[in-house]
Amino acid sequence: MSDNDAMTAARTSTPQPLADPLSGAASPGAGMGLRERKKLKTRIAIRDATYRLIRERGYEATTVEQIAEAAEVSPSTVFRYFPTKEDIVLTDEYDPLLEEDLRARPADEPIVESLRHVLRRAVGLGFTEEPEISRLRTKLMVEVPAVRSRMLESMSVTGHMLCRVIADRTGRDADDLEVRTFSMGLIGALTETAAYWAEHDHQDDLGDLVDRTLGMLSAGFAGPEVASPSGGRL
Amino acid sequence: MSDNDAMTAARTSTPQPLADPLSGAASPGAGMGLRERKKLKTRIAIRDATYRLIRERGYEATTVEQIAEAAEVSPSTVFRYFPTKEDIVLTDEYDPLLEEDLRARPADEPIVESLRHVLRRAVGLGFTEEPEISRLRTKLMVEVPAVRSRMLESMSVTGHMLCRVIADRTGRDADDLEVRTFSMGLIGALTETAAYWAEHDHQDDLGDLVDRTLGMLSAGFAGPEVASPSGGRL
DNA sequence: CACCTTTTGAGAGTTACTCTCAATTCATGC
DNA sequence: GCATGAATTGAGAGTAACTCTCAAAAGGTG
Repeated sequence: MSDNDAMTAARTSTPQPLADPLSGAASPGAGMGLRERKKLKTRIAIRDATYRLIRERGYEATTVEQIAEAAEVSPSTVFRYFPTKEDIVLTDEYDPLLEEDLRARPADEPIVESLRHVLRRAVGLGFTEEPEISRLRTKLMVEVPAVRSRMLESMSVTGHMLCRVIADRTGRDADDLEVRTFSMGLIGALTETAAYWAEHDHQDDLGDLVDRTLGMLSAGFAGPEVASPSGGRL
Repeated sequence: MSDNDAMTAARTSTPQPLADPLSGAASPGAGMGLRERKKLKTRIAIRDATYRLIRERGYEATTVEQIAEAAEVSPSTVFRYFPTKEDIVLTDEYDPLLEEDLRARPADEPIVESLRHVLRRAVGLGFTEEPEISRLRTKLMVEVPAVRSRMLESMSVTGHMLCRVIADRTGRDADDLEVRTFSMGLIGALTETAAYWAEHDHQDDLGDLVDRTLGMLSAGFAGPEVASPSGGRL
């Protein structure tokens, strides 16, 4: 979860070959047939049009019809590519990358530590490639109820990914209560980190915030007290 | 969060005096004027009608119009009482009770420990008072995307409550990054516990599951390993 | 270039939700 | 009791996000 990453791609009708998760990137899907390339272009066109319109007139004021018109497709097509309006904003294809990075870390490293490294990179990546998008997304996630709601779906998808990784590492079942709650606890904390970042107008460095969050978690939920003014433990 | 408790009551137009959070309970709002009493009765009628219809024909197949008819009010009135259809299902008034219980615990007790005690009681309470409701709710939360989505709103409200309690205990600010992520981490894990419970057909004892979750959390996120087949740490 | 499959657009329909306004219902002072 | 004012309700019209169906268009293949 670079920030609100993760996605509901799972619910998207066509689970795109994802190839290149970043819209603005160079060659949109080189190699595959014309059909595939066109689909990718349409997808990107819809996403870009959406972000542009939302920036111009706000989320609620932007209708799917307008998005369709701006992207030069029919409204039906928009819904074929994204099951809901919120998904146009929230969907991305970072999860597989994240999973890959995570699995590349040494298996005996504590998962929180692995996450720290992986997210550090993801955050940096998101910034160089799509500097505006992360900000707009987190902002919408904080300000627009409908988007925030849909976030849980994203969290859930990323959470399941985490469960699988942890399960493979530890030999436990991915459906273990402990594995699941641990994962969702992490995702919840990280999502809140993104929300905090947005609420404070993106003034802090997201990487630092993530570090602090993970540091707090490994210092321990109710374990040794975290430095606090009153010395009280959490 | 007895299970998916917590609520979006905050977004409800009229923040009811909540008096008696349980619909089936004895005297619906004794003491207050006729107006207030009628409002409470309407609220309960809508909620009960909704649960009945959903049980009979499922969530999606139940329209707000049908709910209105069954509750003998107009559709407009339904929306006046509950901002969204999902809220009819998710809204409850447990949060204030939870907060009260939480504040009644000794301030030097680790918060996870306090939660264990408080939730133990809440779970028991939810069972004796509304045995069916908790099950239906968690089931819907797992099965109906729209309801699950709305959950994040609930989680957020409960999370803020937790933040305030922790802030008061520790002298920190309720908006501290650490306080917030810690809280949402907890809520995320607990919500997942409820989901787990529902997905396994409510066969386990929810209180036990909550105990396991909290035990895992205080044993430590990446701290000493949790007993696991391979001995790997989380 | 013909054949088959996939993708698209057009259009009609459903439903959750919003807004406005007039009618009703409760609360209050006399 | 009853008149006056405030809160609550219902009716109705309107919007916008979806869903479904079907025919047209475009891509892939022999």
